[in-house]
Amino acid sequence: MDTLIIVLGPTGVGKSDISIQLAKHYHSEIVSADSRQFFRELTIGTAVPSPNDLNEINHHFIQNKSIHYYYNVSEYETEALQLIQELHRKINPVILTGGSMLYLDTICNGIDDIPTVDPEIRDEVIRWYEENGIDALRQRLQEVDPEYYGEVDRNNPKRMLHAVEVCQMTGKTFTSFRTRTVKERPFRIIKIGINQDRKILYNRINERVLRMMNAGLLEEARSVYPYRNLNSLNTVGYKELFAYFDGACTLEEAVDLIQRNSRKYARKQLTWFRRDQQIKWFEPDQIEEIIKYIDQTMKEND
RNA sequence: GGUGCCAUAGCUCAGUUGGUAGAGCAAUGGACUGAAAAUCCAUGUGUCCCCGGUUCGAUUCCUGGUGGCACCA
Repeated sequence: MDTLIIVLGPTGVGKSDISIQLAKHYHSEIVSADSRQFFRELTIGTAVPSPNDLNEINHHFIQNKSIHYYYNVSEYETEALQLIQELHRKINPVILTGGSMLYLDTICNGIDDIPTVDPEIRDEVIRWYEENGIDALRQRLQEVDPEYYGEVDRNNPKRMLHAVEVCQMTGKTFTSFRTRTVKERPFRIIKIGINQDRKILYNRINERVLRMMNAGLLEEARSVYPYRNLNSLNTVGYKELFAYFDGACTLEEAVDLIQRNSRKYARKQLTWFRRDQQIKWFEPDQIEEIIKYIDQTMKEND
């Protein structure tokens, strides 16, 4: 049976290294599930694999989109799934690596088929919200989809906004698109979680940010500064430097904030992963144990 | 050496007209279906610097000490 090995974990823990070692060991290729490494304009701040690594092992979904392209999870699901199945024709196992929780989840469980919202409708709804505020948004959602209104986090404008957009566009309730079914995948999934002591992880993250600065993150951020309002640039490592360019803080404060927000992101990732009982956790230096576990699992289920 | 100011949560500080205290940040936990590195929610006991005094009661007032800062010598 075909197998997909997923290497996941918090940012900065060393997922890339491990996936490269696994790729070498299994003569495999790596598919990225990192929602920021898709963008070709972003290199330093997203910690894409080094040219050397990219040369040694075939990587997919690394810097294959432009920041100007409005990419989304659903599109990723379609593209990545297709690619994984293509790769499975010649390679087994295939390796998927990344820390973007929703993107990983989409590969494993799928996402409902909800129509993509037209940009005009999105803009219109957002503008309406900015003028009328969150109470009006709540009220509108309650009228248009009372069922979802009952479930949604009513302090979270983004969630409510999206539901309203979909209702507005389709004339149907947002709820009607939510099937709550898990999609079947034609391959077995083995989830390898990488984690380490929180303090060590935080140190690694802090140091990595400093290394990024030395590698020229400031210049990279400046080069995309004109497009700062794109979704793709609402990203740790860039938004903080944009604030510095605006004169809202010192460079030192911005770097400090990048470190802090990266740590927060790591914590959030761990919160998401914690509830997934299928993940088998390892320390970053346990490559032999990981391979043993994978071999065992693959044998057991064949 | 003298004078003044300060000492409260990991950090920056507020406050208690005397009844043992609370914000921001940090930290931690959680939610998560086309913006997801996004967005949103929850969690605050700490010798209120130390010794003594006044008081029914002191983190708060008073004496002394220690440490820090500023100014004067």
